Amino acid sequence: MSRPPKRNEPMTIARLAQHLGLSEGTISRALNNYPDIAQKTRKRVQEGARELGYRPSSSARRLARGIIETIGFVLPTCRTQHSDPFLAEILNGLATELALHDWDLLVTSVPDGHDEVDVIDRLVGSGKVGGFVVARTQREDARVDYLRKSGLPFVVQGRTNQPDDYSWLDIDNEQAFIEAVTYLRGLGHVKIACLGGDPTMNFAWQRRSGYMRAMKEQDGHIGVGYLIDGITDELVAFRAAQRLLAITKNDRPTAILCVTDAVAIGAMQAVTRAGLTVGEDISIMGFDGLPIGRAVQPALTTLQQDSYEIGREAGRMILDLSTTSPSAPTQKLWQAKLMPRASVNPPAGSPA
Amino acid sequence: MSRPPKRNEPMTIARLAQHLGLSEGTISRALNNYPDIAQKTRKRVQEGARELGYRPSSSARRLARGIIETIGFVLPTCRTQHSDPFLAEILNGLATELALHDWDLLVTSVPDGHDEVDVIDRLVGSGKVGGFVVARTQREDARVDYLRKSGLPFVVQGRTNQPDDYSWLDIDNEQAFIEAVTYLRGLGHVKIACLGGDPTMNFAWQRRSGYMRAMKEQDGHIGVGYLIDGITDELVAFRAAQRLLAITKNDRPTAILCVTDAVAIGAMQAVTRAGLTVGEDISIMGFDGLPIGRAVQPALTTLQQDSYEIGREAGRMILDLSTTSPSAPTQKLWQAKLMPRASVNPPAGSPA
DNA sequence: TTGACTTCCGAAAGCGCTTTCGGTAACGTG
DNA sequence: CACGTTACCGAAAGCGCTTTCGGAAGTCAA
Repeated sequence: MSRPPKRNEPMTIARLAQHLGLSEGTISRALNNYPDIAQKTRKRVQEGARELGYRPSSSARRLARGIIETIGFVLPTCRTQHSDPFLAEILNGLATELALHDWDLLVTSVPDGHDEVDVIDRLVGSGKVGGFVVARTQREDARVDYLRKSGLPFVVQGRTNQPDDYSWLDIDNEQAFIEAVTYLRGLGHVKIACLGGDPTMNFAWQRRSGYMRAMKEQDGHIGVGYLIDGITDELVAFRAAQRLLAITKNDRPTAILCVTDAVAIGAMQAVTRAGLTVGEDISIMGFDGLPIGRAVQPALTTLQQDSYEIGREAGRMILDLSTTSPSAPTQKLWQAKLMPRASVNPPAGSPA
Repeated sequence: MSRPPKRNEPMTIARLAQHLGLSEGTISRALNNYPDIAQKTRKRVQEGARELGYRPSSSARRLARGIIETIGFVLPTCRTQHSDPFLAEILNGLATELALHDWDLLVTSVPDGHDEVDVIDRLVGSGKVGGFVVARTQREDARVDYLRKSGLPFVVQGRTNQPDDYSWLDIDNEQAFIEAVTYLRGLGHVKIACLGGDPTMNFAWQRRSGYMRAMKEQDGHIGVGYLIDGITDELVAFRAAQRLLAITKNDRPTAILCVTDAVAIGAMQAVTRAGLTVGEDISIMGFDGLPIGRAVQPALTTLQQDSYEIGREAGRMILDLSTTSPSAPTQKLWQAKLMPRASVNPPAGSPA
């Protein structure tokens, strides 16, 4: 007595069962590849499902199975600054990897006046997410502390200052800046300045310490005022670079290492504005590999990281963590790639 | 006989009920502000819930109530180009607005080889989302077509070429470019070129048509090769601008209108590279209001839009749509704000 | 004190799916 | 032909919550 499907009634497993003259249990097992279903029946069910457009309700499924298959991602509270393009790419990669495995990505932000950890806690508490990915990690990060205690699987893009007992994926920022200094030193630069970011953000701290370590080890000269922290956007960078340029000619740095490409571009403008030429009078390096770096004049030498791939990998890691039984944390350190371009050259007055 | 709460057992309504010596129904009604619960009881329940850390399972809740309270957002398939900062900001605003109302935002991307509409369809079919927000709208957009048929509430950031029967929120791109031309004409520019974007994207098409309309109405001169479409990033912009500069001196445009700030910056570099001065020899305008526009030299005149607010408003709209019974579509057109800066001046040789 | 209301809470039936358990029919073997 | 076996499917009990319904107290007036 299978009546034709009514369009307006929602398509449930019960209706499909009735339509096929089978029990709900059989339908469910057939669709979920249980071994105790005859091939013929399985086929019939699959076709019936496709025909009637049956799709199991994810709420019901989650409730019955007690699984979540949703990963949470909290957009950093950076209402002050425009969100960095880096984040968008990570999100893209993460979403892609999860989508490929039919997992969901729940994105939330932290409204002004709300607490980041509270937001996470609510998501976890109500069972909306079964795992977490954290980005823009600070040296001391309350989110990571919370997640460590929670027992929930989570992956951190970046690291805190005590990164031993959880899974993370980070760019080797320190090594990258060491490499940058090495590169500049190799070209003959001695007086190398650094426009650093917000040192509470670990990536900025790491780059900064790479700079300092390499400068010490390689006999670079860190003059007074060479190291400026807290540079977070182009405009601030512009002004900071002007301060560097105001240093008397003899002490003025011949190269500036910038915590991000955005900062580097701000610095380049300041140099140009001062009537100097980037890549001749002063060399400038950035970090990120933004496309705009190839369009500016001169093209920006930078340390490139593939944020999309970082997102993908973070996705793989959290999927692993969520599907396998708890194991030792996996930690991955990726190397940034030095992209020599025209904004860096040997210092003026050195032998070609 | 209320035993102390075991930490490892999950906190369900049943346990809370038992702990308080009440029935599950009472707990539920108390927590959901039903009127038929004594104040005293309600208080007791609320406190008990807080104490034991009870948080209703969202799956169970959804299943029982048949509601979703989750909005879907599909990241555009733009693996080719780096995702624009605009999108990230919209997402941020959207997430914030939804979070404030305890709604969730499910973000997904479209992996290579998958179909955008399929991705949406699966989300809808499995009941994972109860509404949709669409961004980066094309003139003919399969997603919008699908959603129109689906009956699901949805909000489009942007418009298609046939935008009558659904809710959207858009910047008045045409008007903005008309204003831009008017501004340039007012300064004395006649030969105005335009670096347009991908015309299948409606925002680019709209800006382009604003340019053409205003140029016609205000007796601007669109020389041969003045209008170049398909400029999507800085590098392509750089090359396109070089072609404009290659035009013989007499026919060369004195101003270039760019579809985005990124494009404008690419164009600026080309001008500088050619030994000309932006804002003197050639004026350049962008669109977006990116922070970098204020750091470049000279500062970029642009049409500013507040993407974060756009995201917020889209959030409000989809919430409205989802909570009220179906009504006439609401459509909002916001104006971009002209930000005069140093990259635009009267053409060289004109009276100051 | 009784009846008619209120007020407040418990019982129970779902929501749509999964999964265990058991039973029937078909199969093979001696 | 009787006896295990195996293959396959149905019945039913949940998962954790919501919501309707009805009933037991409590309230008030007569």
